[in-house]
Formats: sequence, C-alpha cells, structure tokens
Amino acid sequence: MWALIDCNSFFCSVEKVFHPGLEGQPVCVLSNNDGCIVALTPEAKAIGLHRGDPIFKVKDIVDRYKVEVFSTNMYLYAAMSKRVNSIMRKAVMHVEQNSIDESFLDLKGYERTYPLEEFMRELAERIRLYTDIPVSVGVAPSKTLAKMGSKFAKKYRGYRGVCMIDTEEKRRKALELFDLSDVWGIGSRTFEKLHYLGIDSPLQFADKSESWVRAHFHKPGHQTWLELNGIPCIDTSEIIQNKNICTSRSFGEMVSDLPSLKASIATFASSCANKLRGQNTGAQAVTVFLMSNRFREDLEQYGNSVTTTFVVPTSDTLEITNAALRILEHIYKPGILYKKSGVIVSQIVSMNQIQGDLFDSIPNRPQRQQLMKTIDALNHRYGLKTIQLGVEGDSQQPWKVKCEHRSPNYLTDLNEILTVRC
DNA sequence: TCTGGGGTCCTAGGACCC
DNA sequence: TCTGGGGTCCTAGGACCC
Repeated sequence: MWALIDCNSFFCSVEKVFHPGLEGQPVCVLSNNDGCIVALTPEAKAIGLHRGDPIFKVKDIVDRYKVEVFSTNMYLYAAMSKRVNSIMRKAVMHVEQNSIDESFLDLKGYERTYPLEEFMRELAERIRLYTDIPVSVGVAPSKTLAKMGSKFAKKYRGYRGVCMIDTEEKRRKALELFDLSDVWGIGSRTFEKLHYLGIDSPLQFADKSESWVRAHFHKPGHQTWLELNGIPCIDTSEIIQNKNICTSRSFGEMVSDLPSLKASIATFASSCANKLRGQNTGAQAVTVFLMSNRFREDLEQYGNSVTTTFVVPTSDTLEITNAALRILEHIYKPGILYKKSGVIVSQIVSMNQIQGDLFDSIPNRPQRQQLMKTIDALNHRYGLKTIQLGVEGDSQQPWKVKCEHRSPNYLTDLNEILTVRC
C-alpha cells in the first residue's frame, strides 16, 4: 500500500503558522510579481476566489472580505517542507517527495505492525503537533488511488484526515464519486477526449477493457487506467536529480534596454550555476530566452531562444554567465518592450565524472573551482549575494519582481526570526 | 496599470547510418 | 509491374503535474 500525504493549502498554512490570528480567515498567497493567486484557504475559496485568478481582477472581493494577501516566499515554504518531510522519514523508511507539499510513503510491510489507518492518523497528528501544518492522507494500493483518497480526506471531515481505499467495494465507490477531471494524470485534453468517448466518471473509465484503452490512448492513459484498477505502475523513485534547471522571471516593469536585460540574464545565469554547484553537478548546455508581453496585443511581439554548448561540463558562474550574455547579445532586438527572460542549463552530469578536453578554453579549472568554493562559502556565511557579479546590477533594477507582502524568512535567516512578546 | 515558475514524460518525425 | 530493411540519435511539441 501507498500513502500520499498532502499538506492542506500548504503556502497559506505556512503563513498561518507565523500569523496565528488568521485561523478561520480567508488567506491567499500570490505568484511572483504579486500576479496571480497560487494558493488559497477554503475560506477564500468560499467567497469566490480561485487558484490562478489575476489578483487585480478580484480586487473588489479581496477588499470587501478583507482577505489577507501574501507575496510568495519560497525560502520559507521550502524550509517548512523540509521539516514536514523529516517527520515522515522518521516514521517510514521509504519516502518519495513528489512536490513541495506532498510525499508518497511506501507502506509495504507496515501493515504487519500497525493498522495502517491508525498509523497514518498518528503521523498526521504528529506533523500537526510539531509543525502546525495540517495534512490530508490517502492510503491505497496505487499512487493514483492514494491521491484520490487524500482528496476525499481533505473534503470530508468524517475521515479525520485519513481516507483508506483498501477494498474493492471502497475502490468502486471512490471511483464513482470522484471528479474525472481531478484524477491524477487526466488533464484538460484527456478529459475532453474521454467525454467525447462517452466517459464521464473514473469508474466508467476503469471498467473499460484493456484493449479499448490501448486502442484510444498511449502509455500515459494506459498507466492511469491500470492505477485506477488498483495495479500500481507509476514509479517515481528513480528521479534522483533534475535534467534541466531553469531560472526565469516576469519583470516588475517591462524593459527594452540591453544593460537591464544583461543584468537580468546575469542574475539568472549565476543562480543556475549556484544550483548546479549545490548538487555537485555541471551543465553542458545553456539556453537563454527573451519574451515580450503576450497580454499586450497593442505592442510588437517578439520572442527568441538560443542554446549553446560547453566543451567541458561546467558549474562556473563566470563561464555560464559569459556564455549566456553572448547569446543575449545575439538574440536581442532593440525597440521591443520585454516582459520576461530566463536561463536554462541542461545536459547535467555529476562533477565526479567530468571528461576533460585537450582544447579546453579554460586552462585553470582547478583554480576556478576553488574560486567558486570561496564565493559560495562567503555567501553562505554572510548572506546571499554578499559576493556577486557586477553585471548583475543592484537591487533597484526595474525588472526586479514586485513582492509587497512578503513574510520574513522566519526559518532560515537569524535576522528575520520571529519575535514573541510576552 | 496589472496576468507565475519550474518541472517531467512521451511521441512523431527528421536526419542520418550501413 | 517491380524501388530494402534495420537501426540510432535528436528535437519539437503535446500533455501533464504542482
């Protein structure tokens, strides 16, 4: 059996931990640039807000109901996610983190020691006690069914946080009641296709014959069908390291001048290099892209991206940034108002297995690696961006993201730790 | 005025090889 | 009349996830 532990309205729940007065209040967390709603509490849903709403379009609701609005603070959420996961790892040997707010737990063998439902209920209570984050748990023979269970557990209080789908009767009942478009693996396109084929519930889909499924769908559809029938086939365990790392942002203000764009690209490129070094890997390719504002039909539209490769895989900030800036100069078109740019590093390999090259353009690699280590150590000790490239510019750049309601980094920065007055 | 960021997997088809 | 057979690698784009 698999368990799926999902943190309820995770970003909002984290904010509520540090603002306890918000219990029972409508709360929203916004995307970068304070653009769209990305997380919201049930209270906020109840007054008509939705995930994905641009905040300026729902301003009247926010004002009328005094909705508490936060800018996104990924450092804070990642730190809390780590804490929640460490509690799970102490309880169960095999935990696969699926995203920042949910993890799969392999419960194979545990049923001999504990009744699984009680076991998971105790774990959920422990997570709540230690972190104050509420979770919903689904337990089932496949991951897709476990996810379904966690949604039932979230929706109906009667489950007391844990919904277990462990008999054929429960499975059929769950499939009958569950919303087809909410099934893991069924997105909007597959939902439309299924509807066209006369399928409107997960149960109808699961009851189709395998040959029918094979005839109408490829591998992903077939996998979902197996999972819904309680046959586990989705393996997420072998994803050890990312294949690509992307750093990109929409700008706070549109920019058209090359120096500002250079500052943005240099910032994103050095962030990618940092992430590479953090996992002891190097990239063999870097991509830079630029985009104008797709929502402004009155303006000239332009977008472009170019990839270049390195002879030797690298995580060197200077090398990656230089390559990225050369691409930028190549694809930059004057007179365009740009809204977004980004850097992607790909073809990532472990730094322990680097193949050297006779014609390497950087002759002093060991020294350069030492330089990066020193910079990383200084930035770790004295704070992010203590040492950075001059071309990255200062914090007053026009393209920097807007975040007017950001919570302090309570969990990761001693200068911003929570103050309690007694 | 204003509209997110970061990923994965799969498949078809092109280009190429002998 | 008649136009092989068996591969690999790469990339773009679709679909999906949170």
